[in-house]
Amino acid sequence: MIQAQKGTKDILPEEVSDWQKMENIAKKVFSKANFKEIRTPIFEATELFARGVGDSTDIVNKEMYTFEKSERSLTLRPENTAGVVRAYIEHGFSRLPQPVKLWYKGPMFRYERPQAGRQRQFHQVGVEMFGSAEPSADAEVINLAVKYLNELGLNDLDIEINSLGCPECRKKYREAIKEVLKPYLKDLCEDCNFRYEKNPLRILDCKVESCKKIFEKEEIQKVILGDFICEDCKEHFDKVKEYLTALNIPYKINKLLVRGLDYYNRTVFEIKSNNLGSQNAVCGGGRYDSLVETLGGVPTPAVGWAMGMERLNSLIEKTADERLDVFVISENLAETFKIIDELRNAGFSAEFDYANRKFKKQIDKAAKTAKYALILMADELKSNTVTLKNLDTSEQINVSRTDYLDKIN
RNA sequence: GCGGGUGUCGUCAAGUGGUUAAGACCUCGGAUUGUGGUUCCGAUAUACAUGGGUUCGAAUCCCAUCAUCCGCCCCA
Repeated sequence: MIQAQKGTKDILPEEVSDWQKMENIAKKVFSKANFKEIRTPIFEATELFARGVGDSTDIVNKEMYTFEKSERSLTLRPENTAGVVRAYIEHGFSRLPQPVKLWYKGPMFRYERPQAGRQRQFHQVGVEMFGSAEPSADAEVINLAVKYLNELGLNDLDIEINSLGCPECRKKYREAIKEVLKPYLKDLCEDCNFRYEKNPLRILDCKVESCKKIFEKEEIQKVILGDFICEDCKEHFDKVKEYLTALNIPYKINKLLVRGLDYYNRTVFEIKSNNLGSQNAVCGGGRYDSLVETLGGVPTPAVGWAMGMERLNSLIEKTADERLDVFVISENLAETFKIIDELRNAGFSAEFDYANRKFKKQIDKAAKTAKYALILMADELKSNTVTLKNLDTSEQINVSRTDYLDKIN
């Protein structure tokens, strides 16, 4: 028996309405802010991700689905920012009035060990805003994320923000961390030692108790809490915070929030839920002012975020299955087809018993699946009427074939 | 890549060395043939993940493999 591949899932009929809800609300919320949907290909040149996402990241190093076809190296997209940036450049969006505001949804692929809230094929919905370096763009984008979540009925969320500063600030910060941690390296865990070389900013949110203890030391705390970002970056960050406050968006500053993709600078943020298990981030994003240039476009500041739709899905309230409007009960399939057609053309959902079983079976089925039973047996046919039964109230009326449609609601 | 849990019918689930391997839901049929979702009766199935072992005997013990779940790493 061939099964769905590890880390992939079928979205079953009874789940589809939840996914449509996520998609419809996305469209509604984002278009109100004049964000336009963009759909980019599922696979791209491998190099796009190597350069865009960054080849020091795990995503690029060990999680990409890469394959060769006619001497090209292709990769199933592990995220969509790089693809959207590529499209922005390729179609000369820099000549459009800025900012250019885009949103997307769709499947992404990462080769990882599946666990709660993590699959190999998963779906993201995200927004990207190009061409504005203003802190108002950061705030707008965060605002949209919060709006979207609220519209989905999610209110109990932790919004964390941080500023990584510009490349210069970040370098200073990195050096300072390495400096202060150096004496403790031998006491830190293996992962921390690895991070020390690869991504020192990341080291501080280690979950190993013995490491955490070390980080509590005064001189380390001083570095963590110290302000390494330059005046410009600080001003930018202050503005973002000011706007969020004006928007009534409760946020927490998390100095340890770093994010794993190489392209971020200045504002980064995450939205978390406590109901997700260990993969608790439902949204992550930030500013990426150098990515467009890195990928060969004219220098263009940008900011955006992505949400994991599977994680969203596990948080939202499940929608109940829609009941059928009308179930037609009859012993004459030719007549049934006529009336079914009328019903459907009038906008009602309608079904009947293809096997033309006995009356009792049919009404049984109707009661289980529909709001109305429309009875069209010999008597009705003879008098050119139909019997319409409201299955909730058990009320039953006999109406003429010509105006029964008005009696359904 | 590393660590841990779990694998019995479509679903849930009993069973811990000797059973025809319970039960429930779902599905289907019936309860004197035009009125239901409650009830009653009945039917259906190649269900013990796979392959090895231990044993007179294994769903039950051991090993391996696979799958799945949870955690680490990382991320949405």
